[in-house]
Amino acid sequence: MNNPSKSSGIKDIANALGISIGTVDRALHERTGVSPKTKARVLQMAEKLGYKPNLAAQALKLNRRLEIAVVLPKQISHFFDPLRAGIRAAADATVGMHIKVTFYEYPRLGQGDLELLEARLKDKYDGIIFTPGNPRKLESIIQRLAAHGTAVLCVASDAPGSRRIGLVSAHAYSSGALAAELLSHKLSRKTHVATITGELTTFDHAEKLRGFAATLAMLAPHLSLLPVVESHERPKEAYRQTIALLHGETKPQGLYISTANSLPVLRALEEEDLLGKIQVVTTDLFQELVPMIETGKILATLYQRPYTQGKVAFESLITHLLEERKTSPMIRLAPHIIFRSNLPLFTDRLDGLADPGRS
Amino acid sequence: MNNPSKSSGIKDIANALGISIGTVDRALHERTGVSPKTKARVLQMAEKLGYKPNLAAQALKLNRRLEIAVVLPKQISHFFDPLRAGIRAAADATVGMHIKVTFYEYPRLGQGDLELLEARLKDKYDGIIFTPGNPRKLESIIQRLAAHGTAVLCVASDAPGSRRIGLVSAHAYSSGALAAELLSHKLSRKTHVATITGELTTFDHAEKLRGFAATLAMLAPHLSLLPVVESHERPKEAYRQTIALLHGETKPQGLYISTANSLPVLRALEEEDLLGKIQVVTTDLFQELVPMIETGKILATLYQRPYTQGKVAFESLITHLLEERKTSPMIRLAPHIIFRSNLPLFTDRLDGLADPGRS
DNA sequence: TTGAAAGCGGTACCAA
DNA sequence: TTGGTACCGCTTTCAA
Repeated sequence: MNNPSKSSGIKDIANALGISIGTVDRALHERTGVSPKTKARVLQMAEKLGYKPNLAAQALKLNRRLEIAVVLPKQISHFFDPLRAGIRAAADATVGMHIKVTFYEYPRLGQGDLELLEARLKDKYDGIIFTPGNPRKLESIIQRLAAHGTAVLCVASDAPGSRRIGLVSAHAYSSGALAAELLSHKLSRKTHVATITGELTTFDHAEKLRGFAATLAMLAPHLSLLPVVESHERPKEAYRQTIALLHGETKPQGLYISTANSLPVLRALEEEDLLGKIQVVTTDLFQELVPMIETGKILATLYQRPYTQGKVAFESLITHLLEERKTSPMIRLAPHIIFRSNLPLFTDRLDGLADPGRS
Repeated sequence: MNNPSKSSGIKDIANALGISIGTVDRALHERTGVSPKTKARVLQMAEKLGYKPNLAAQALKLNRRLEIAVVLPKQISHFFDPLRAGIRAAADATVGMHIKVTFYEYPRLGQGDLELLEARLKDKYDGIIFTPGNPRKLESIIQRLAAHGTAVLCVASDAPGSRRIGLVSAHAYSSGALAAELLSHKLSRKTHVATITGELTTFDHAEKLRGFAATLAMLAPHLSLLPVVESHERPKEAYRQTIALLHGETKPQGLYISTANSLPVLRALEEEDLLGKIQVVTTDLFQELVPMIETGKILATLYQRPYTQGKVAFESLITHLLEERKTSPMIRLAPHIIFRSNLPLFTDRLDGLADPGRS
């Protein structure tokens, strides 16, 4: 009988049927100019022989060239630098394809992203990776890019209802939910907790809050949530608002900082001599957080795996483009919970940009 | 000037130097039959033009065939089935290579692995992926396989000091450390904790215990550790020993089950009506654990990401073989901590074997 | 020591 | 509707 384990190529099919490889190719690829019955015979034989295209040959012949634009903010660099590094690593690892990746940068989410995206319209990119800070304001440009044939992939935060082809991010709702559960483990008595976020128009920030509030209500009804504080990703505002929060009449015993931009908040806590006294859950990981986790001043941080996000985003976008837009990735990574006991596992990737074991 | 962004191929170098592509190829690959000075000129020009080999063409021409053996136990299937699935997925995703993967199974760690490995000696595999249950007993066979030119990669547990070419596993020490820290969060008063492991001869099980004990001593000196219980991965023994433990004179208030084989232990706890009363940290995730995490009977489980381990192990082995054994992977994945609030992120992969977003 | 040429397995064009 | 064939970039063999 035929050996199904030994996969065969286009030539084997042609031989088995006594036809030419040209015809086989046409039949296999929905191309015009094949009679329905030869096509059927080819497809059947392909199935029988276990046809597997030689991707190397395919890549060699097609020699696809793709142009990808990456439009991401400079701030917060703790997050977006490794994200970019992940994209670069994935781009370097592609086989048999000429992919040109161009990076565009703007100051911060919501400041200059729209303009940079609009300028891409005329460049005819095959794909764009970007983070929708304020999805509402960007729906239109996504729409126009899509109309121009540019595949738009959201990373780090979603723009639901837009014409983006997919999403790669950390699971925001779960991040919020985890923060609530972690605080509930340490706060067993009736008290208040607070949360400081970046920008509630950003979808993933709102999702984190949803997860936080819902889980608090379910797992820890004794903890009541103070009104949310939005820092708008501005260090000074974050600091000022935190001070105001701490001077308010109801003092929180637990705090969830749902943006990577946590330093100003921590500085305020430090100055109020509250570090180590109230329970703090932060987001992401960077050098300055390390000693605070080690000493227990921070209970845990929720690591959104920016490097992996970048890597997966790039791979997903390429796959989408190569498979003729049949796939539309919706990938939400599980955030890593970093306590002091597993902190060493994550600190080595802080200085350089490498991530050997993609954990 | 030359455009460094547009990478060039072997032909460009040949043209620029007015020599043939054959010579360029020889110079580039340390092959014999090139005069030192043409070689130098080629190398210099390659550098100048930014030579990047077309991997698709290379793969097409070389058409490498590799034979890989995977030798893993049937038990514990919660762990090893997804591990195998990860290997399969990675194998299917390889481009331009004919890789034949053969799976061998034996009942459980330490029972039949040696024999199965010895039988591979005559098969001349390019590489073997396997889990060293008892490294001491397997050092010799690893040594002999290596001598035969077979690259041996350890997965899930290490065999340090052997001639294995590398390792892919969850970071065992950190798993133990995490378990200790999690228990310390919930147990603030002076009491006892216990741990149930599989087999202490297995390196990673011993590592988990080390991490657990060390972290307990550091972060929670008020918790004292009862003597370790070894289940030897046998359900009945695990059950019996747990009952004995619970009937001992000092009752533990916290329990760390460091093997995926936790069901018999949990059954014993259930029968003693201790579920939900003492703090339990388990290992890995499978269907039966889900409701216990949801209801808080289990505080958390430490997910060793078997699917990812398999995927990364296969990729690392292939890379090692293709790059002429220059790399030797030592990859320790960060385990995922699964609480009830992030449980939904992990449950979808329990039934099928797919793992779309490789989180 | 070097050059020329035959493929590897597909795709795409031209001729029949 | 089909068959035949040039070509993608690299490796390798055979001649020069």
